[in-house]
Amino acid sequence: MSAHGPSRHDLLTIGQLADRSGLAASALRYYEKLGLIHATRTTGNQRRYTRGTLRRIAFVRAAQRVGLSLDEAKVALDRLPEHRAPSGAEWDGVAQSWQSRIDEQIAELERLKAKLTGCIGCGCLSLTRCGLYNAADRAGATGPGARYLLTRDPATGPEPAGGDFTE
Amino acid sequence: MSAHGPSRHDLLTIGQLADRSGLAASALRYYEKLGLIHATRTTGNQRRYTRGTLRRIAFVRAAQRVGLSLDEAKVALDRLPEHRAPSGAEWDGVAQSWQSRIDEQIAELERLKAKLTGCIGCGCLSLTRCGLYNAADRAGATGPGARYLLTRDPATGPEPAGGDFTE
DNA sequence: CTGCTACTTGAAGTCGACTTCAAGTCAAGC
DNA sequence: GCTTGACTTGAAGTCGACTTCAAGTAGCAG
Repeated sequence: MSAHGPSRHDLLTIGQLADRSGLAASALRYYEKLGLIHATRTTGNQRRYTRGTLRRIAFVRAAQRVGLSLDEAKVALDRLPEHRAPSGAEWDGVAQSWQSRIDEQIAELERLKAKLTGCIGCGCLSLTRCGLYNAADRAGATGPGARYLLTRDPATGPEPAGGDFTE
Repeated sequence: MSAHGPSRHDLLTIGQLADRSGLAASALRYYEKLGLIHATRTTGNQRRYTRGTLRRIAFVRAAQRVGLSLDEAKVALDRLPEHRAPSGAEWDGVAQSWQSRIDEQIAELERLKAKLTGCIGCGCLSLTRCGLYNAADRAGATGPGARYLLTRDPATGPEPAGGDFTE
């Protein structure tokens, strides 16, 4: 065989991909079911992955870190070229939206940190003034089923504040 | 009645607490089942919460933000006085451990951000050098059931790196 | 060809954090 | 005293992200 396509050396079994990605094989199958990654099959029906799949997985894991669900990750992933590495411009869009997400999360953590430090500073003795004391107020109740921890959408609504130490 | 204890004005119904905390009443009952908050009962068996409960809830929500589970939050909460606001020293311990968690999370996000910016900078054209391209490698497989997204324990193991853009 | 491990499938189970439901009880305004 | 809306319970359901299981097949070393 003298083809230039992915030779058997470039193709990874699910076990190899699992080892290299740090995900369980079952997780990889699950990702495939969701359409996050794709595999070719051997004549015997076993999955074979190209190396590029590692890139896709890295992308997905990074997306999770910035608070995206796998479905959301898929949307972002689908806008990138399937078989080629993304171009600078293509990256730019995705990366920029992540930047803001990351910045937002960092900012939120900084706020929390500041509140906490302030709380230590004041010794939490002046209860009526301490942030934590009357903290939980004024929540925007994102409705039933809402879980705000890390899934806040920057473009949706005026900030839940359920645990934000405002007021 | 001339007692100085919490008068009926200081006691909140579950609905009021839900409104003020931004949590659903069902969530508050769930928290109570977990021992995160407590309620007294009216003669008719309805829950009444003291204002301090808002503080406990704020604490729990903050704990969730820094990546703690409700069970972990309970552990931290149980080390604080139940009916009084915590003293400076008491806060100090909790707050400090949170500080490091927060700092850690911020650091991780900064790392991700840096990788992302680097990726934009290089235009992702030199595939063999791009962080994302061969990113997913070298994962420490935290074992079955492991989900590392935000639940990493600083004191446990040498960093998963499943989605970390190292190597 | 044998033997072994890695692979295949779909269905079901798990975990955390809640929500929903049904059927009934309480509190309060008129 | 009646009505209305907020409250009570336990059990079951949901959601995302996987894992586990059982029974069978592939790939490869020797």
